[in-house]
Amino acid sequence: MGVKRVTLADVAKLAGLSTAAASMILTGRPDTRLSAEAHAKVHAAARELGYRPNLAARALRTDKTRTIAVISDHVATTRFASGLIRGGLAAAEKAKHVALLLETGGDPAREADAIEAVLDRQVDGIIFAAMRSREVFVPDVIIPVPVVMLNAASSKFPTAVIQDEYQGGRTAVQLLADSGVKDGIVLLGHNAETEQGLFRSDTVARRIAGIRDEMDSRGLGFDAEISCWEWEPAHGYELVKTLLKSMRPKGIVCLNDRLAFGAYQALAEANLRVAEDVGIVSFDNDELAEYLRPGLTTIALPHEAMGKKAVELLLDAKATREHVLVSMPAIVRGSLRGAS
Amino acid sequence: MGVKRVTLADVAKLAGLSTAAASMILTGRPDTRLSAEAHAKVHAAARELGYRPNLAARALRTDKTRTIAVISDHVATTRFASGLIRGGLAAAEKAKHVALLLETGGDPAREADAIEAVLDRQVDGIIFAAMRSREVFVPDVIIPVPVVMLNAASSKFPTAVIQDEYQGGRTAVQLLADSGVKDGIVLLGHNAETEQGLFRSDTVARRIAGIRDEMDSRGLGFDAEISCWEWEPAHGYELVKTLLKSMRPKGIVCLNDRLAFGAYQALAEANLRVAEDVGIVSFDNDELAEYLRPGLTTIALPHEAMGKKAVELLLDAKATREHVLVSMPAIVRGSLRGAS
DNA sequence: TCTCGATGCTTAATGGATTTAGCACATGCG
DNA sequence: CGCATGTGCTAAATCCATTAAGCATCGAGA
Repeated sequence: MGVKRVTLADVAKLAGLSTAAASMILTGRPDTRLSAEAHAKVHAAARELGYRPNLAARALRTDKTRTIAVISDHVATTRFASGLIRGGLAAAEKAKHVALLLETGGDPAREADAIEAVLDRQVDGIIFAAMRSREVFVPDVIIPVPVVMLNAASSKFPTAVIQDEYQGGRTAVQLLADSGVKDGIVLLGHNAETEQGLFRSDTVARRIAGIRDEMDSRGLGFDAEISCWEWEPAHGYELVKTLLKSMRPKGIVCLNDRLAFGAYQALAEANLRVAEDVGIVSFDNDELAEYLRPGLTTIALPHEAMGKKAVELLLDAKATREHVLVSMPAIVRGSLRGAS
Repeated sequence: MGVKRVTLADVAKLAGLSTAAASMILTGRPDTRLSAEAHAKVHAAARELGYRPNLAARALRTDKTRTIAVISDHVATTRFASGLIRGGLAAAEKAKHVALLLETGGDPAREADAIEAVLDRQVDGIIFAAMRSREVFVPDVIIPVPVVMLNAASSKFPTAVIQDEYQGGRTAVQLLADSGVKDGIVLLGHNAETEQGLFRSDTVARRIAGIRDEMDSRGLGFDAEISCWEWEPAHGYELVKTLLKSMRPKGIVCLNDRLAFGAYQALAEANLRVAEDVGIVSFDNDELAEYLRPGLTTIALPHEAMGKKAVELLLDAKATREHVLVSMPAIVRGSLRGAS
């Protein structure tokens, strides 16, 4: 507590120069006419005193804080969320920035408060991250700093980072088909409303579009399409259990890993083996996917890559002002025949 | 971009008073002799102009930023981590603070950098959160602000928030015994070194101490104790599979939910029913626990409560300077007989 | 009438850095 | 020699709010 900070004035005094000179040297200004000797003296003095600039003072003059804000609707719910954050933090650290993290729960009032709170702290940019992509931020506040949308879109802020669901959808079908499944294919989790973008995010609509286009281009079709609103293991379990009464599928495209988990349980009860009897491919690369036996082949959400990209766009003034699609990698495990 | 901020001077001018008066009124100083009329005029002016104080300027004078830092070794790995963060963010928000989140990967160099980065930004306090409790921070830097350790302990910083593993251990055994299991009890995941605090965190040692004390006090004993280093589903599966060759357990205390998940799989293969044939109780309340069928009864890590507590301690100047134990709630599901 | 104390407010210093304008000196050129 | 130009550096303003110190004014008491 008691130790007073070393100021620029202290450094300047030790170096025998003015604070102006010290400032210019330490901030590394290019066009300066200060001598090499002055540079050396200032740097030596700064090192000797362990000088650290007071960023509040600097911010007051420059309006730059080397701090960004990540305003997210949900932080804790999914691994996806923490992946985004982790990727973002890493990219920020690389750029010598630091990030404020705020959670709003999707509540517009808290969103507005969050925006004010971070603007008060003069952040250099804001990332709005949404876990449910459909939710749109409608902040009336004028935001005088760059904004990047992460896993969300907004007409007001054109720069956005989203995963390439369309390509992911195509890849999923590709993997299933390449594993030898040509018929008896079931789509699990599709929802009519979904494709119209009414309820869930339209990211899911794009995922399904990719799935359908790849099916079509291979001359394949679904023998059944099972809709459901919620995508939890229990739903996957019930729906597949019901399905098995009327048909014997050879392949299942699950719209997320939790549904797939439920499907595994239902198949096991019916003494059907995953991979050998029924190939399964899914989406998200949830933590679950690795634990299942056999391991679940899934199209991963590239969370860290997205977080990283968002920060890079935010900090790069001349970056594109458009949507950036991050590709979704396939994580191949044992739930398809012929895979390891 | 172009809009210049409203300053206190603008407010003062509109109110027809000095900035000093405006400042005193807006910060709500108690001992002021300013008239009620002045108060009204300043508040009206501030509202009319949409005045927001420049926190950088304020910080320069007061050394208070209403910003805290959470420096964590791992952010993305576990739900536990995000729970801590979420709880912390919520508490910070309530206290009108905002939090910087930094991740160090447990690397001392990055830790040191992180500390400098947040001290430069004049944070009001720092929380060091560790996901692997054993890891100790050894920052040589003098930290002139309050520090709270979260899920970790340090001789240098006495204030710490940790979960009450001992009580949790006792509760687990209590639930198992109350469900009617009196013998054939197996401990899964215990590790000799663990209890000496050599490898894993000593939080686990406390957990085991609680388990043993509760067993003893009920006159119970373990028929088998299965050690293993890693606590992933695959290990639980293999170990229980092996165990079943030599005995038929009636109850299993798993040291975490992933082991329990593996145990479920091995029991299912042996046509043993969880709850009816074998009662299972576990720790962590992992996401998995809810998905399993029957649901896994587990002693939860009170992550959000811990994060919340840590922030409260940090911001309360006259708070205790000791360890605070947060109790671990039991989440009762179907894996024990007689439970729902 | 004069002094004293309260009342209501202002002036000016302050925090620590950045940055514009410009000073003092040296050198080059005619 | 005188003037323009260049070189190396400094003085002082500035960012914006907080806050100690102090200035008028007024009423009351001596």
